Amino acid sequence: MNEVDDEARFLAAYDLGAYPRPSVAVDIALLTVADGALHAALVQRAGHPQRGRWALPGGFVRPGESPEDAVGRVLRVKTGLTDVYTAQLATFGDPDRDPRGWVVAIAYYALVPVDRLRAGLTTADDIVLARVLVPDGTPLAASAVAVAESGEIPLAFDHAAILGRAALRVRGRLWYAPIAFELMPDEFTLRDLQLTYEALLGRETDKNSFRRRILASGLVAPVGRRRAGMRARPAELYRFDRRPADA
Amino acid sequence: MNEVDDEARFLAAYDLGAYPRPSVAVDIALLTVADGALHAALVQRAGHPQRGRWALPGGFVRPGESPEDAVGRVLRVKTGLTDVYTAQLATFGDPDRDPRGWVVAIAYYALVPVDRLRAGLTTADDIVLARVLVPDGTPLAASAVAVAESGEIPLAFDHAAILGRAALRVRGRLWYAPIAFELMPDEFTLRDLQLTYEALLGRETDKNSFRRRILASGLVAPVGRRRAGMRARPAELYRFDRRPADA
DNA sequence: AAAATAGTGTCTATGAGACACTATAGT
DNA sequence: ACTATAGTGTCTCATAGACACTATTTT
Repeated sequence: MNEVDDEARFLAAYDLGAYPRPSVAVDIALLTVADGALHAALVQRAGHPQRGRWALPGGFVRPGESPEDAVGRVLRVKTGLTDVYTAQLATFGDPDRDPRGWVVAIAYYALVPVDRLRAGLTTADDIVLARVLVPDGTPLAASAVAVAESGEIPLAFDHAAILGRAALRVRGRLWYAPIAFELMPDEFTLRDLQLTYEALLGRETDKNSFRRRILASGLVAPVGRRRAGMRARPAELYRFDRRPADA
Repeated sequence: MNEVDDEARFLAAYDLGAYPRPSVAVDIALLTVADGALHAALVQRAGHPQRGRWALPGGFVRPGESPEDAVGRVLRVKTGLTDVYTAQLATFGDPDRDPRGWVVAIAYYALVPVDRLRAGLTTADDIVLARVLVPDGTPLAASAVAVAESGEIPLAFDHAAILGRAALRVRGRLWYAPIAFELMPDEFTLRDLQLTYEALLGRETDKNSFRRRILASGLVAPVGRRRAGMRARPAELYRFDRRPADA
């Protein structure tokens, strides 16, 4: 009997189910920049547990589905969005993190321009855009605070920690990966882009320095038009140039 | 009836088990630097599936256990090591990644000085230290290649991809987090440290530049002794200074 | 003395912050 | 003409690579 048949027979008889298994969910820090500040989409929990509290959009991963698939499904169902930039953040598996029982959450962050996000949110009213305050002087494992007009919003489960980690991750990757462009409309001015960077970084940056870096990166290409109608000199419009900067 | 009682009653009756759940495992890229090169600990699979192939040490997460707990347990059982630096890498949840069925793997990387690792491996002989080749010019999702004296070692499941990601993660964090010290003995020379950096980076660095950076970082403190017995001028010994560089 | 390794001096290139300056639109 | 915003010139400072040099030990 050869090894391949042997393995095939083994697999047919194999039963993973002998051991207890956790539920696996995805939770998504769906981020955008609005009014010059970082915001996250939050859904109000309709049922128990933690009814009435606000949570990151999420859901259980279904059989035959990859976690990335689940993220796409959750975003589509809860916000109507497709083709959103998403990246894995971290996995939270503390056995006590969810009062319903053993739930391992794979956390993702997603970035989408405000306008697209707002368009999706008009349909559902159990979902809001809340401003995210990242406590500064943040080392690691810093919890974010979500704020709406009504004041601070209490988050469910460990979602404040996830949100904080997501904000810090985005901040840390900002200069190394072209993720800020995921938050921009198709055409934007360098000033717009700088405001997005500043919102994500939580601090101001020098104008000239910023322009040099962006233009030198080659990630941006002028469209050849300018944005008029403002009350001063019109700014050149740019678009994100996805080309991998070929040699 | 108040909200708290309501929620308590709900939780008592709640059954997560209505939905199918995956098994959740941890896989550990246990890394060290030996002979001036990155190495990983690999265990030979005793049973099916993929019997005879080499895999990262790993195991299923048990009920009541956090993934970090599971990592600690696996390291203790398979290598005898405790107090090892570990950090989460990423979670791999593709439904087809394991032929046994639906297994979500939370991948970690762990760093340990060679001497400690070798001491642990002497007890078990189904575990080896294999050199890790990270294909250069690596963008992302680069698979590593494990090499032993006998030549290239075929890895089980998606472990080559995990190992590649781990190597790149360590490389990327090297200058931003004091992780290289996790690979050093208690006392070391700056030359030793530089060789470790070079092994992880996969390239040489300038001696003077390296010394300036390390000494300026304040992460290192001279012990006040030197290492003699070499065939030239003895080098000053340093130790890792974990103090958070107080103001 | 020669070899080998530890450790330093110093030049240059690069890149980012600071900030004053010029340019061009609307009113 | 005035104001507001876009865009540039240029100085300084910090950091890292290059590389030659000095220092100290073993043989």
